[in-house]
Amino acid sequence: MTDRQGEDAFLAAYDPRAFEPIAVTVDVVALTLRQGALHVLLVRRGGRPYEGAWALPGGFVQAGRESLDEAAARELAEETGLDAARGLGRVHLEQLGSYGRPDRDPRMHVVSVAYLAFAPDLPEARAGSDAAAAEWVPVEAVAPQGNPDAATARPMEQDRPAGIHGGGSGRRSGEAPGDGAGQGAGPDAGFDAGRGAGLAFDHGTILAEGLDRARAKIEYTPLAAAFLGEEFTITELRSVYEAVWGRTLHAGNFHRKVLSVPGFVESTGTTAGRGGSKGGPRARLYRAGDARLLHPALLRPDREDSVR
Amino acid sequence: MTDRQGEDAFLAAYDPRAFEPIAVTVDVVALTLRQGALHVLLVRRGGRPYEGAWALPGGFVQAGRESLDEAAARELAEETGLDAARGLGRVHLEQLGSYGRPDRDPRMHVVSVAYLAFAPDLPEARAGSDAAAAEWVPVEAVAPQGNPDAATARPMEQDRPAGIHGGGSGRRSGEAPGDGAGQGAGPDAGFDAGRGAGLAFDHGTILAEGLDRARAKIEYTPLAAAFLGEEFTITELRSVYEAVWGRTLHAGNFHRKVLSVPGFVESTGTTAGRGGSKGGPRARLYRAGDARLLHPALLRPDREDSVR
DNA sequence: GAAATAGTGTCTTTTAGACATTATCCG
DNA sequence: CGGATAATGTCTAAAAGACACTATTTC
Repeated sequence: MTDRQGEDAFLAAYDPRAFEPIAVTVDVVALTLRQGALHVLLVRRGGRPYEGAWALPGGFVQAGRESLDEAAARELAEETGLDAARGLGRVHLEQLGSYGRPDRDPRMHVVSVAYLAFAPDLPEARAGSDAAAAEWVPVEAVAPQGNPDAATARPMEQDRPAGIHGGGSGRRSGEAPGDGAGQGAGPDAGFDAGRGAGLAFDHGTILAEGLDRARAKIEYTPLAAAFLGEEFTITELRSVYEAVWGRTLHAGNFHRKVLSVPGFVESTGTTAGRGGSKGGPRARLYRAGDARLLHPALLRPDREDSVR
Repeated sequence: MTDRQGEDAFLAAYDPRAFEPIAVTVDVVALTLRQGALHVLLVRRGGRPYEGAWALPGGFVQAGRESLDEAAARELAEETGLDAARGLGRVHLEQLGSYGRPDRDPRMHVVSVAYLAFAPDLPEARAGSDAAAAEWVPVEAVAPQGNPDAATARPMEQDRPAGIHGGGSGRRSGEAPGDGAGQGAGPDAGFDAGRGAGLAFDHGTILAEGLDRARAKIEYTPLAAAFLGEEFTITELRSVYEAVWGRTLHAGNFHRKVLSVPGFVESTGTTAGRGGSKGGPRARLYRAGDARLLHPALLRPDREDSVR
């Protein structure tokens, strides 16, 4: 590309500390299902700032030593107590977005790269190094269902430069308007006073966007199965959708739909050990198929025309 | 949250340079339509590293002074020669994803936050401060159509920690397998030798993901109109889809479909000054409607079952 | 007038969803 | 046995897609 001699000399003379620094962190929105309800992993901060406040698990990226994905996996492992051998192998981890308002951390300019994780039911969390506690918290207790703003478009992270349109992230479909308490804070507010209030930094906003992404993602990917064990029944799979979407689904239609989408699930040929606690036949067991995208997708019900 | 006294003292004593630094940049995948073909804005690097190579426009985030969105808008404005007054107001800008492999920049650990922009046909680009040239380049010349890997799932940015699944980004639907030349480099390759080969850093990968996102996004949002002027005909809108998707669409069905989606376009009541260059009636003019999501979406044709 | 294009009509196939029905299992 | 649940069947409505057709304009 260019002369190697000059390039090497240039690199040797390069001073990485010559500019004003920005710190880079990763934060993880880790979701799981416990007793049929969606839970998110939160930590109680052991250090400043926001000491004692609840926050998403996360931490600084180790410069020169790890990628963003690696940092996110490391932070998640630290708080869940899992390693590659025990269960972490079934966790789905993907990047959610980055947040970089200069004032989002009082210490200095910190850019946070947020990740979204889907985990099967895990043992109790354990606090990592710099957290006072780690806990799976029911999502309903932190982020009441529904967020009219984030539903249609990802709010820009600050006042927009005049005239530039805000852009949505990867959302596909509308979210029914909810009864959430957070209408007051629009995209330009410094901190979302409604959803996720009480979380440190802008983690309330990050959590809300993670939930939106999760709800959208299970529509067109088979990732709902990431919340379950290796083998599962169609009814268990439906319970994932009902927990994440906060809606009950028609059992019969859901069943037929899931089986009709190629590659979504494949039969194990076996059935559950026993029927439901209140009776009923033994359900057949399935495992995740090889599809990475669902065709056709499972559309969320109740999409309203008002969501445009 | 905690005592203000101690908090202030803590902040005063905080040393932002106490850790090894990571630099943060923004890079923009700016797309436009010129003569019916999709073009991407590229710059020829004026400085090291990769001096003389083509790259995405971008630059360092100004620590403490701007957010990520602001930095992206600033970089885009510098290379397009537009400001808020002249045309930049019609540009759509959204965050694409972040890239942070420790070795992606030879100088030091640099995390890049990528943005995606949709612009109407703009005047010739002009080189910004540290670029030798800026140019709108036909996408077909840089990233041959189709990328079997990125189509189904966003490749993780490096070797995955054992057992952790790679996650897709916001894609909704499959991309037909193309005849692109880049099959050799899988998700774990250090540099995608096929698509975007020749671009500096990992910009080839970023461009490929931007294109995938753009192709998916116009399915379920009205953003295709961001490539056109204030008023446009249905045929012009169709030409956007055909250019971005690289497929011809059925004119009649497309027409009826667009008009049937609530909020996609609204009539201006006027018609184009004259018919097509080779005849035909004058087309009616429309402008973008108030929908932010399309219901139902415009599905891409030719999705194949093999894409799972 | 010939050719091309804008816009509409019609028919078929696929899919979603409401609802009903059968079979199986628990207490 | 009675109630609950798994799984399947049936019907309707909506939407996608193929194709035909009319009207309007340019050369």
